[in-house]
Amino acid sequence: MAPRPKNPPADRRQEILEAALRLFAQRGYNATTNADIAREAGVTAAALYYYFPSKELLFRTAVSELRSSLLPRVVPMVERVMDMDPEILLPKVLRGVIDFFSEPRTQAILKIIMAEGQRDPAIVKIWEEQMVSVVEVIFPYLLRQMARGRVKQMDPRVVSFMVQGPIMAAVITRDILGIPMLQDVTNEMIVQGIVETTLASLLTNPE
Amino acid sequence: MAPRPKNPPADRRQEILEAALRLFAQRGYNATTNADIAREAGVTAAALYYYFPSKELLFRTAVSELRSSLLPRVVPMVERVMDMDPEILLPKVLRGVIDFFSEPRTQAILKIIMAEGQRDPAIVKIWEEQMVSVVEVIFPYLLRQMARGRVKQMDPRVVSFMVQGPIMAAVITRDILGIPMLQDVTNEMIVQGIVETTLASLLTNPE
DNA sequence: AATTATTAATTGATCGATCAGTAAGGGAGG
DNA sequence: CCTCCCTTACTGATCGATCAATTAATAATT
Repeated sequence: MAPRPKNPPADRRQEILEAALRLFAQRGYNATTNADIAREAGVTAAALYYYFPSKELLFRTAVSELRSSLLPRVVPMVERVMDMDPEILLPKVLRGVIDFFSEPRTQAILKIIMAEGQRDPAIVKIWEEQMVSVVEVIFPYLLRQMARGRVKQMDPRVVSFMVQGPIMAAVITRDILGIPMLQDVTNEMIVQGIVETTLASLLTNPE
Repeated sequence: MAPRPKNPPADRRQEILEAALRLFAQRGYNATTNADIAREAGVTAAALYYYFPSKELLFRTAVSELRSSLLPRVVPMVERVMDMDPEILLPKVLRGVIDFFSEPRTQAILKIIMAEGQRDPAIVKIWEEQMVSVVEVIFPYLLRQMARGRVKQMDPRVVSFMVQGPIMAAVITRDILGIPMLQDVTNEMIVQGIVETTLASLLTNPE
């Protein structure tokens, strides 16, 4: 009574992962049942156990494969990044960050981390890894430009909050929470605000 | 077999609400069982139904009573706020915002909203109300100071993101997610960074 | 003041529903 | 006919919710 599938079973596993991720992000771990995931993926609940040994491991796998990499987005693909003008590089970084946060994948993982991070610290690690990979490139750059007097002396982590924070706040309140008042605040407006204001006084040589 | 309690039952209801809120914020709605809440409050699960008709309504009541008011914290208790110098008022507002976000209550509600907001949009309303109450005071002030040329012309919502965003990002990544790398970034450092940089170039008359 | 009735607060026992996970097997393709 | 992929059917555990029973405190009656 179990007809072999019409669509190639090669991507069945992937379908399940994607369905799972969508539901986990939407409703949270506990509120998402195996039956929900299976229905969304077009199979029955028992089929999940052909591909994954438990719901918990399905969850972890789905979240792990969510790792969209922030680094290549934030650090432009040029050779000598370390020597780039901050007036050029920082707006590029800014746009990279906003693109990253605008992705449904990023928003999904942010929601999952907030909701399930307490239960499973391994989930938080995924976020941390993203940050660290960027930090390892950007912080040396900032320190160098500070030493050169091109960027105001300041803890790089604080700089990072000042650039990344407004975007994170916007995405959370506007996109994730969906507060109506903020719906027509565009990413462009935020980038412009940060460039004109925060970056403007962060860069000490605005010639 | 159920003796009437020796300790005054006057605050029993409150005890339950507080226990519930703590657990809901920590583990989320579905992962928190009635038995958990009851144990934490020193009663049995059945007792919850003497005070609340359902788990769902216990949850809503707990969250509703969480409303800590942002407004009195952000807008200082002075008569003529509208005429205050932005150099004086904005740092005050900044400190108010950071105090607000540092409260366990605020962090709890932020976690709950992110985790359960999808399931129950009424929860998101609580956050929205907080924002609106502040917006109604701060936005007219900003517009007035912009007209006077004391503050750079900019959408007040963008200004709000630029001031509030870094704090929100810091609290989420440092306090809620607990990322080790950020543990020793103090609120003071962030306030200083925003004042020296973002506010510095937002205020067009830095005499 | 003593006795009795009533109400408030809580328990233990239990029920129905739901859910993660298991077992066994069937059909399609090689 | 064997292996892969998936189903139907089931189980044990858990959870929200209900309920009768029970007692402390309080009010009413004697």
